[in-house]
Amino acid sequence: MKRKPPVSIPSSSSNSSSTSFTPTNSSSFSISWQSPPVTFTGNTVSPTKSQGFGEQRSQTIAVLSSPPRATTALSRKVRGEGKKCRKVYGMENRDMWCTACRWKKACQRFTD
DNA sequence: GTTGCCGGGCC
DNA sequence: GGCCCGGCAAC
Repeated sequence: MKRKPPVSIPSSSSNSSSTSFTPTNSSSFSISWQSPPVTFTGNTVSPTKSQGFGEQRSQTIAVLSSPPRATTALSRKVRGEGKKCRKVYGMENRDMWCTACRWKKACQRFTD
């Protein structure tokens, strides 16, 4: 964890004017924190998901000559829309990705 | 080349 | 259980 070997933390090293984190980029460095949609939507104890798991699944299992496969694109996430940690943060900030993205798994923060 | 993910590997 | 890459498919 904390994979950051080839990265020299600037930490205000050689800087003539201190007290001024001025990156090579001009303009005001505006940092925008994109709040993920995982915000607790009014759910403290989360009464959702009441028990009831037991039945269900009865048919639909039978033998289907052809499995449910969409005719076009599906099964495989068709990247068209969906900013994920990788796109949003970038490889340089892998430490900010969600665990799933870090491990190259299905993104958990931006579950599209 | 890049991105997103499954499958598989290592500890 | 956490941690990561190889390789695939979609761009």
